[in-house]
Amino acid sequence: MPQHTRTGRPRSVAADAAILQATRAALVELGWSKLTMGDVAARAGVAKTTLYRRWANKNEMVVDAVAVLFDELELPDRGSLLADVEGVVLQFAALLNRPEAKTALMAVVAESTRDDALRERVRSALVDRQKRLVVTGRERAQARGELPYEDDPCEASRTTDLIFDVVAGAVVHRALVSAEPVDEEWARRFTRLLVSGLGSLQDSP
Amino acid sequence: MPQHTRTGRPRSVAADAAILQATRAALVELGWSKLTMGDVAARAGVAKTTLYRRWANKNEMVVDAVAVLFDELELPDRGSLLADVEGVVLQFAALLNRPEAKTALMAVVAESTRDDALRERVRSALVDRQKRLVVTGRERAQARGELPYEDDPCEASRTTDLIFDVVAGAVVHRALVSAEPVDEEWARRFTRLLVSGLGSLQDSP
Amino acid sequence: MPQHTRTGRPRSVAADAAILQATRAALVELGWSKLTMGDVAARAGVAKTTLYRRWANKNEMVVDAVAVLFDELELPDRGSLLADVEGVVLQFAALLNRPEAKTALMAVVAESTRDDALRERVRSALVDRQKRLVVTGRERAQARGELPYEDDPCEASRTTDLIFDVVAGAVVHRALVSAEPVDEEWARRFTRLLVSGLGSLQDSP
Amino acid sequence: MPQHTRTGRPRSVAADAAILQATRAALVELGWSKLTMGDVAARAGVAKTTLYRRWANKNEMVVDAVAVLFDELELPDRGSLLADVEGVVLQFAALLNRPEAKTALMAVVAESTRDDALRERVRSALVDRQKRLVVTGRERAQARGELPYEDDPCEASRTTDLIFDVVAGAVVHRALVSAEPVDEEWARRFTRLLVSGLGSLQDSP
DNA sequence: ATATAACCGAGACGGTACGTCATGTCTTCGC
DNA sequence: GCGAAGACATGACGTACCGTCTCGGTTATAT
Repeated sequence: MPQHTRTGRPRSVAADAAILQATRAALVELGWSKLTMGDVAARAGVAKTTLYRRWANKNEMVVDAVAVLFDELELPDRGSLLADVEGVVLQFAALLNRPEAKTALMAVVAESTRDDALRERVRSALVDRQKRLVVTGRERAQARGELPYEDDPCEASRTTDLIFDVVAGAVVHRALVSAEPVDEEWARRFTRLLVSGLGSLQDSP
Repeated sequence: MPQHTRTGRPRSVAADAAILQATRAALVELGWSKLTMGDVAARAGVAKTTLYRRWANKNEMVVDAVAVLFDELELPDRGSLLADVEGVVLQFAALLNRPEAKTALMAVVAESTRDDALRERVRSALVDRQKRLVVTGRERAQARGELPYEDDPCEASRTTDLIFDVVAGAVVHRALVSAEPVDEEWARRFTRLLVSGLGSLQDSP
Repeated sequence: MPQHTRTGRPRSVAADAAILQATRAALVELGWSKLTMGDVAARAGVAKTTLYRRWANKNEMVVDAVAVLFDELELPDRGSLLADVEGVVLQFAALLNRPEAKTALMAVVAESTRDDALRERVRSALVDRQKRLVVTGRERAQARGELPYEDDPCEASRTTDLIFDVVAGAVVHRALVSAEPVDEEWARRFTRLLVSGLGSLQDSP
Repeated sequence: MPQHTRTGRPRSVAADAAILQATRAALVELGWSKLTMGDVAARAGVAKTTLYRRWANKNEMVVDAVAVLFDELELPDRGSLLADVEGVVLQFAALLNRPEAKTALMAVVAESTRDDALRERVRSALVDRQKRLVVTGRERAQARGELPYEDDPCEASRTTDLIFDVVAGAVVHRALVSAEPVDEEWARRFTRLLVSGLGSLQDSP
């Protein structure tokens, strides 16, 4: 790495962490629209300038602050496609129950409908991170023989995308739009619907 | 009786219409976060106070302005469950393609995670309006023999809710989060997945 | 005279009284600049329209409400010019001590520097009412032989005006600008200065 | 020392000057009651917040803007008490003829009857500044032998106050309440009255 | 008796200004 | 030479009054 240890910047790393930490705390307390840069700076014990030196605006900062939450999502092998899907649904639901995620996720999506740079950031920070889980789960199910291998890579990608939108969409919609709990019963019900749908899909052309 | 023979000058119905109209126009041009009350008032040829006399804040106003868009959603009988679902998916996708809906829907949901009054308004103005379609479609499929009748009303309601979250969630997620087009091919693919899932669901206990 | 007994419902005299009464009460509590038409209307148990049917604007209404206070000013004969002046000074001071007068008088004068209609109203409602006292006092002093008769009516008027401005000006300035009490001692001191000035005036050419 | 070595960007002195200048200009054109903070800010090429950072409200700002006008008042030695008084009367009258002073003076006095902080500001910015002239003039007359020395300092102060209220009060009342011109003739007439009053005052007990 | 006309209350209307707040940029000084 | 502190221009916020304008209804005189 060319990183040639410039004169006196031990602060930088600490500041980054403090800012993102403060951003999440502010999100929990205030929600997206009441969160202000000045308040985050004050919580982080940092000047407003320091925030703007790192992110171009509020949106980008909040996306980064929230993105790390999605790193927690994992796909432990529970032995069957059904169990794997149910597990990831409940994990995702638990994440959406945390107020910093709940508030920020929709707000950032809303903003991204108008802001191309933000949309790109959302894609790489949130979407790709989650889609990876679908890919893994599918490969595992194929290895178990629960799902057929797909020869056409384009077709495979389309199916992955579809599954991703169905799973993530249903959970988000239930949690945030319908505002009903994503509990174990709902997860079981949804998983049965999805997996049986996937199972009988291959028969039709 | 709810009426109370109001005294004083009655509110102008023309103003109501002009404001909601102006709100939608502003949404298209500016998006949610750039939309201002003053601008909407100016477009509507109305004083800002006239807005605040009717709605407590921007959010409530925008929900009402957007709600009427959902009145367009219909469920014409296309002869089969598959065709009905595909039809409603495409209709909903077309709605989400309209910039005033796209921008406003997510923003309003984001706000509603923090604001109980707003959540209630979203439920009655958006959620219930859409869920009605699911109920209709299901009854029609049952009449056709494509789906079994459900005796337990509580169970029926849960299934309705599940279908609603899966359909609406998947379409919204595809359109706004993944930011990919909801075209005929995707609709067909998704519909097949859902309908076959529903079909094979009744076999499992 | 054109008094053709107008048709239609006559204006409520009770409302007139209630409004002026309410205006004075509001002046005491709120002061001129915080007094609002809506508040006065509410206090009087009357609609705002009823106010505007009688006065063109806030200023005119307040002048009328305050004017009656000046009707209380009298000039009882105390036997000497000195005693008469001292009496009227203390009377005027007592009037300016009442919060509705104190607040309103200066405010209305301030407004009248920009508003010709208001200036005219101030002149007839306040200035002329007070100047009358000076005229009376002077005639009485002339009858007593304390002051010489003035042949030139123009000259007489100028002297009246001068005395009026000196007396009213000094009292108002002491009470409102210097914000010091106009007590008996000050009144005696001021009266001696004025009367001895008037006495020795006739000697100089 | 009261200083506390302030950190951060210092306030712009250019802005201070521009604001007070703009305030006086706005007073001339619009008068007190039509003057708005937004307009003053725009004239000064400054943001509204910059005004509110310096003054708590319109009143305080206008007092400061007007106060400097009173710095112009001087008391050149014209050789006699009579001439000195007449000079200061005409100077003061000229000041009151300027529209920014005329309008603001009474308005600010009116407000100060309700606002203690404002009253204090008026006293230090306007009253004390003018009273200084009376003190100077009196000392000069005593040196000339036109007025007796006063041993009791308390008595001296009372006489100073009295003269101040009579002079300032009469001029203000003539100019603003009676709304008549304070011309040379009036000044001569008033001065004769005052000076002869002062002269014959010492004879009475 | 009934019309006509001006009044009344209530309250919505188009405006204007308020004073506050957040944004993102820019100085200044201290470490 | 970076960074905290904080002033800056901008511009929206939501509120408060202004003075006007419907409303439905009331109370007078004039027919």
